[in-house]
Amino acid sequence: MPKNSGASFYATTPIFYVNDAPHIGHAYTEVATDVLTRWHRQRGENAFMLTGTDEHGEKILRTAAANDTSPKAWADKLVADAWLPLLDTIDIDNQDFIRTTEPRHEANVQKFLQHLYDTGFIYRGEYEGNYCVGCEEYKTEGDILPGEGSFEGQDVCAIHSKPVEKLAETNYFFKLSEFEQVLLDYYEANPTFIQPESARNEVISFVRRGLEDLSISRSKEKFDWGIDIPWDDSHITYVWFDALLNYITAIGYGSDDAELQERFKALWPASVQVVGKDILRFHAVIWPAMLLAAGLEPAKRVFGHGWLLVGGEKMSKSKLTGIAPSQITDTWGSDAFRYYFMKAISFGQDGSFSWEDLSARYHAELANGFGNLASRTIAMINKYFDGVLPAAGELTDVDRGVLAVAAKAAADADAAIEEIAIHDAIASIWTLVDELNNYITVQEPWALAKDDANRERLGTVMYVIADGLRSLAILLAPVIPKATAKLWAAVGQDSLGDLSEQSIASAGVFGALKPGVQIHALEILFPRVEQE
RNA sequence: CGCGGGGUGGAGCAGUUCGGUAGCUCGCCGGGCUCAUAACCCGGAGGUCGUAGGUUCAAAUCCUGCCCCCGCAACCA
Repeated sequence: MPKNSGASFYATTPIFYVNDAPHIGHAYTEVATDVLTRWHRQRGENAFMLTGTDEHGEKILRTAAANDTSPKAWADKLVADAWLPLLDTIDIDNQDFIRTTEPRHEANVQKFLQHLYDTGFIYRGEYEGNYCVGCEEYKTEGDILPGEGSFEGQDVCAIHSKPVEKLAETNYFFKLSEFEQVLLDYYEANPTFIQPESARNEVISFVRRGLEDLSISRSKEKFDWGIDIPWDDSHITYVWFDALLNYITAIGYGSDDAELQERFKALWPASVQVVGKDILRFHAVIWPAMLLAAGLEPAKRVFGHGWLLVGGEKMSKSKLTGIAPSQITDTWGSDAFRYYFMKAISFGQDGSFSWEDLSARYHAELANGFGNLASRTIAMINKYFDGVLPAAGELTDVDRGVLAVAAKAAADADAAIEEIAIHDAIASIWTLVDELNNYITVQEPWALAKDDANRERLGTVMYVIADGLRSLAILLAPVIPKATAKLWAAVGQDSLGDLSEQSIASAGVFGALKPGVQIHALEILFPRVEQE
């Protein structure tokens, strides 16, 4: 990485529920988090990205049984067959992958629980709920309908249409209700804790309506696939409580190992926790309350991004609108996937996905805009200078205009990333793509090449463009790592060494490329895709 | 009166915090150029900014009512 700035950056994604089938919604969260992390690393920070899998719970126990295997073996298979391959499919550079069935997680979840129990934040109580015998689970209000016919006047399960029973069981509860005002004060004191603004407003109004204590255990009589409650082996931990703790167990919370303790100190509180807006409440209400109860700081930011809409509706398995990421990457590649979702959707808002839009942006922006710029530039250096980068002579005002655009693009993009506005960052970078294409048209290198008297001017023009490509490679590396690596090998490697060593700050400063180095051939970065 | 998001040229979006020429990408039409991935550059057509009213010299932007679309409604991850 570029010279270490000493700062740490820690970003997390939600952990995947292993039973799900990977779709572009999961991939979207991963890519966004990866782009942020890569950007911070390129800035010279010690950047760490965590993702992983959530493997406990009744559903997993059931599907494992249905597949004639143990829950752990079932989870192993899903992680190996579905989730680790997903990260590869979309080119995620995560530093760790935690599974909630790992000893480092389970042992330290128990430490956390014991601590809260000892300090009085967890107590034994009675949970009463509407239990459906058919579903073998408690139903929430939304799953209950007013009965009809012979069940008139009773509540019935929406799935089985049979009356639910009022059942009570002994559970352990977390005193979430005590944190109502604490959280509101925290949101007030830390206005950027929940982002975007709309998400923050929603959470605040939700907490204002009041918080109830949270049941955090389940009796083993119902099912026993989970982490044992340390002081009562007849109960296991409720999956959400278990799952949320992955963000700290993965980086060393509770560990006796000195190195891991150091890591925890360096990385927590997390810089940003990226989540879908559906699970924002868990991350912006319950999770910070848990941490505050344990005497730990909440993350610096929780960012709730929007949904991907397909055909104007929320993507869903039941409506068959779920799309596997590989359906896109098989044809378009991982860079196109990453670029498309990061650029086309304002991060935080819902966004529409369509194949037409993907194709249009791929061709117009990646192939025609950026890929072709690289292609024509290198072709001209080959043609006019036998592939050797010429030196720049005296700069004109127009040349300086290009440098100004590059400097502004780098600065604006960096500022946008700070605000977690990934789409804005890319748009800022693209002003340089457009500027360079425009510059070529105006300068007409092919016309200069016709007269040897213009030799120096031609060299200057080509150098300005090539150095612009250097800037673009650095700035776009976090978004389209594969294409920028190829471009770097062609124009930057011989002058400056590895792309990963180039800082974001250097991208905005003109003149780093060394005149006289060989520029190498470049394969087409984004080949056109024929319409099927 | 449950909560929230949204309704801006054909499509997808930005702009609404701190009112003052309605912007971007794609598509369409016309022109230029030829280094390049039939790519690049310039110009143009196209919008009563959901609707009704209010405040104001001035509203997409502030206030009120209404209509429509979408998501959520916590111990189902």
